[in-house]
Amino acid sequence: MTNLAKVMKLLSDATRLRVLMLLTKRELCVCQIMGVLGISQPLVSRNLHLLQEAGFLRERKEGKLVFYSLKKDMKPVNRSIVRLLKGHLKSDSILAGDLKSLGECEDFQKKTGKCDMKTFSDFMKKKRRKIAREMAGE
Amino acid sequence: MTNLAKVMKLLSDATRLRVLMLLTKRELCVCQIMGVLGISQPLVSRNLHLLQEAGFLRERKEGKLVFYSLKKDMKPVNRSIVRLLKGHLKSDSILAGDLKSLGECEDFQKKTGKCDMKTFSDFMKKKRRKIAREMAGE
DNA sequence: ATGTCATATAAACATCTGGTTATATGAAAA
DNA sequence: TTTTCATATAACCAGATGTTTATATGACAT
Repeated sequence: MTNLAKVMKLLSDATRLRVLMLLTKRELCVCQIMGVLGISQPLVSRNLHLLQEAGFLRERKEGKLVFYSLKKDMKPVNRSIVRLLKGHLKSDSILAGDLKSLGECEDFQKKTGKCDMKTFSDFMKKKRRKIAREMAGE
Repeated sequence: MTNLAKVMKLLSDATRLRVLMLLTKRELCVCQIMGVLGISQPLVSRNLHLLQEAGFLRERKEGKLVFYSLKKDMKPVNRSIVRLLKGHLKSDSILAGDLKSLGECEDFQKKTGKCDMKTFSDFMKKKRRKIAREMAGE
């Protein structure tokens, strides 16, 4: 398979794309991504691993938590694709919604200061529903 | 699935990508693509159909032949992705090789003036081998 | 009309891949 | 040390996807 096709394939999965686009905004740990996107932990972990392996992400461990962020020195191809995707992000309702959810996540963290999985995912579940309603209404 | 992921998915298949990149250079009919890439006719047809359906290509019939080319008024997303891929084309050995083969295809057509399938695919088979050897040697 | 050639479509098959469930690792807290 | 919490890895399964083979369409030539 061609190099380009491999990169495209990696970013052609909706979940992976959502994860990457979130990390476009700021550094996040696994549980934050789970909460914001409302998907299972193994799924998040695996996709993060794939994205990192392909040179899109870097990893930073802090106690139990593992934070992921965009790699600073990406390969040219990767860099330009990320830029492109980021550019068309607003026109994608799902991805745009995810970013709104990410905003709510920040609120939560200011209050609790930590990454309490149970409370956090319940909190986010409500938030996501609210955002979905809002966006359907518009 | 997100809009963006759908586009990425479409272009994440190696065959489809190769077809699209060829059409980046000039208008081609189905049998020319078959010859240059060395793949079966139904496979070419189906991928052309998918690319067209997604708004990347336009179709022009001329007798028995059907010519495909890049659509002039593509959606912004499509346009920018094609531009990006085209930009990173040289760094992909397979895609670069395809373009060389495309050059040989032009030679052939000048001589015959038509699209004789049997002779053409034999002709191209040899050419592709030659190009493969050249590129391996470099 | 019949046959040939270029293309399209359908059916069938094998492979790949995303998601879940279950389990392992490894760090902090008790 | 034992327990708890965050993350990683493995095994598994269901559904999607690419390719081939076979057949249909439709235009031109004979």
